[in-house]
Amino acid sequence: MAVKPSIPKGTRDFSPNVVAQRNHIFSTIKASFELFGFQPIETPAFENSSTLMGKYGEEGDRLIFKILNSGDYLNKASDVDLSSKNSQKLTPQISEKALRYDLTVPFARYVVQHQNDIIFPFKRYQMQPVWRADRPQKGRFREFYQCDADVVGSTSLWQEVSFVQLYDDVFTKLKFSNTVIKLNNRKILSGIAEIMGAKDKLIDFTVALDKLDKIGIEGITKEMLGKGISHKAIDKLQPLFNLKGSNQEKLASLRAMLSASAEGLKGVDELQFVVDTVTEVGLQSANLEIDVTLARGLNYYTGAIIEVEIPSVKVGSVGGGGRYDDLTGIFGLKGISGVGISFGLDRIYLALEALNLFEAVVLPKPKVLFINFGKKEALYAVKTIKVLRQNNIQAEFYPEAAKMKKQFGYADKRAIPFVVLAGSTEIEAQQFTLKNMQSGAQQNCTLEELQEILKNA
RNA sequence: GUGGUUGUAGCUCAGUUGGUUAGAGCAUCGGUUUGUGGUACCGAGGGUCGCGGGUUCGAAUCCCGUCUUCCACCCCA
Repeated sequence: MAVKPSIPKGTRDFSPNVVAQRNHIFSTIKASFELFGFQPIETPAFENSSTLMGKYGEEGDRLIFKILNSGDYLNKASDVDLSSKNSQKLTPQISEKALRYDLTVPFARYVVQHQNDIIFPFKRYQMQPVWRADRPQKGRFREFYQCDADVVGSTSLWQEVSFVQLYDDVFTKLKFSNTVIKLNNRKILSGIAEIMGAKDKLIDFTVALDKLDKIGIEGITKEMLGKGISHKAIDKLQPLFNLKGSNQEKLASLRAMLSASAEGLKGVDELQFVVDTVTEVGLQSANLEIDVTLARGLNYYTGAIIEVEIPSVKVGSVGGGGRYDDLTGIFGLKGISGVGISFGLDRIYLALEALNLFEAVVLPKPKVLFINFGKKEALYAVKTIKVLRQNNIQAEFYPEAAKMKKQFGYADKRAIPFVVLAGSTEIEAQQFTLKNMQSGAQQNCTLEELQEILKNA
């Protein structure tokens, strides 16, 4: 036997039943996106490296899949960098393109490039694969799908409200019952850093804070100390660790804690508006929860930060997003505010699977199989199948005049509910023998009766 | 990038302190049944034991490397 074929690590093949299940998620998300007024766009699988590099931090750059230049790519490389094995300097010389790492940065690029054609506020959705050169683990792949919806050109907080509703709508339709939508605001985090007197350490501080659930107060303290944040500053965080109770109670505590920070208070105001409004309007099934430890990795968020979790399934967040005041600024278009959310399709899949919520998904398959009796009888069958298909009845003809056992076995394995036998006897009478594979019952019928039965089955 | 884990037939897995020709179930194909599936019985095909090297009279088994799987960390969806 030849060498066994394989696929790269972190990638997957999707077989028919899995594709049907994934399509169920896609179409649910898509329907909600369109219900909320978003329009689809698509962008290339790969972009110029310059578009992507430096947008996701140092860690992000490492995880971007680079595409080797075509042709004699070493020709242009510098001899010095080549012989000294300087990968960092060599990479831009031999690679000018890279695979899409997320959908947000390409979208920012799109907005800048098409700014004259876009009607603002622009609401777009996008469902495409992205690639990361990460080490795979639970719920984490090197090729995975993101489903993003963003609005650019509107600073209104009503957008944030609408995104919370959108999350609620999708997860409700997918039949999740206990989705938690977590909400925070970057301005609150900035305010806290300001109160701590560690404003320059905002990133380190938020990254550490994000791990509260995982490593606890002690772990966080240790990590912050390691990053050069003083004991005194960390002590000022105590009220944060004790933040408990309802959303309103949390907001009150935050307001008290941040009374000396104008930015922090603005964040509290924004959060208050979103929470109050969502509460007033009401959600279908999700729960809204303020979580000040919510930081998320991308540091371009400037306002609201959103993340969604399915508490009963440990796959990490199934979606996230937030407000970024100046995303297109990096591509030269200033003053365009954006806010958006993302659905992690692959993790939603894992969650649905773990909770057994896929029962309603059916694989497309034929309703009836026509037995092949040979060349003479085949035409009669194929002509009938044509009529059935014209009447939107999925029908299939067994391609070989194989033994009955084999043909029936095929229908059985594919769970095709009906089999039609049309041999010389039936042809002579211009009839068909229809067998119900589940009950085993058989009957003779005309073409009209056949259509009628199959249509109603 | 760091640490651990995994790999034997298409699939799920056995395989004793290292010892004849590496097994089972499921699946596939054929037969019992030339116009009737699921069940049953009989039979057949299918393996470079992930790959490369080493130790040994002898390696699926022990050692090293490498790839892969899964998991944790970093980070993230």
